[in-house]
Amino acid sequence: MAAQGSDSPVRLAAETWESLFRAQVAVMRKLQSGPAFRKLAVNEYDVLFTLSRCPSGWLRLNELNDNVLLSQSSLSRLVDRLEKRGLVSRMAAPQDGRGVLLKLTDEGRELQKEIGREHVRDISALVAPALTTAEQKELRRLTDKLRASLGPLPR
Amino acid sequence: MAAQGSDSPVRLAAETWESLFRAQVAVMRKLQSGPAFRKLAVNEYDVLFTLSRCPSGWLRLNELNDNVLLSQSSLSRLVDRLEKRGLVSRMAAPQDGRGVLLKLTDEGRELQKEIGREHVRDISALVAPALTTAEQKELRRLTDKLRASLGPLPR
DNA sequence: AGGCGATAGATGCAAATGCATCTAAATTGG
DNA sequence: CCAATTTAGATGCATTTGCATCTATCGCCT
Repeated sequence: MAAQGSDSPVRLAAETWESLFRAQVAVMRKLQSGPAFRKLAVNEYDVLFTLSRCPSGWLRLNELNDNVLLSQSSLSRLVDRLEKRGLVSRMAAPQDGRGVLLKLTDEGRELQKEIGREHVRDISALVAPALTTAEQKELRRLTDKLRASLGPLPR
Repeated sequence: MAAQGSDSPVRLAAETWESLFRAQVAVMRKLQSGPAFRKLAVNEYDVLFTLSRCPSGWLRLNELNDNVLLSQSSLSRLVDRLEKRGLVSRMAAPQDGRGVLLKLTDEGRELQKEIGREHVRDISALVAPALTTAEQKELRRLTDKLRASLGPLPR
């Protein structure tokens, strides 16, 4: 059996992932500590954001779960909290008696926009000085491609 | 004030970050669900991994904290758990009476290697089919560059 | 030297998370 | 058409996490 040299495909993939992961940790650390997330945790904001991007306005809980790094039960309770704060509302899914649809309330939409504006500024302040426009586009292309190739996520 | 068009630098940076973040979530979801992390949570493994990469074998707790997306107190307790399981050992820092140095125990090193082997295979199975070798190198370059430009992380 | 703000890490406590499990509804197979 | 399996989401409970705070030590400045 051949030893894994320092240029093996396996090692390259591992180093690529590690670099991606560390960059994500570092950027997230900066973002979390900013003033944008005083009112809402990042995961909570992320749910509002995803709902705001949803064309129909309504989103199934299980679809939401693909975007967020949370277990099903944790997402369920996170949504409980958002609902109690009046930021989202639940509705039984029309075609599937098991399902639950979510949408932003007006207040939730307001808060998402408010935090979102600041969040986007924070991101830009971190990313724009780091990478040229062309590099950002290439990074986006590569991470899109990576994600697209993964197929359905495990539940 | 000009409206933010769909090609504004601010928007590009935000979309780049979102793509990076979603890719990280998706890959992490797959990795977490695999059998490699039955014995140890990802954050716990990450601590063992970082220690295994440390040239001197000893690492300060606060340096470790830069690698992991955890608060200082959570890391302190995570290390408690690892220590109770016999995977790492603490030592007072020689030059700094406030500091704590960490190293892997033999058992910790074994477990890191065992999980690490499987983890690297899992990563490779996800990343290698998604991106060419050149693309992986470019992605690694870009995420390295991004991270390098961020400067010291907030505590 | 002596005081003083800053830093490293630990700890009490409330909140968030995940696992296992539960209920209900949909789907499948005979 | 009904039983068995699967799927969506909620919930009990133990674990993990973060915030605030505490102690101890360090570095600095006079």
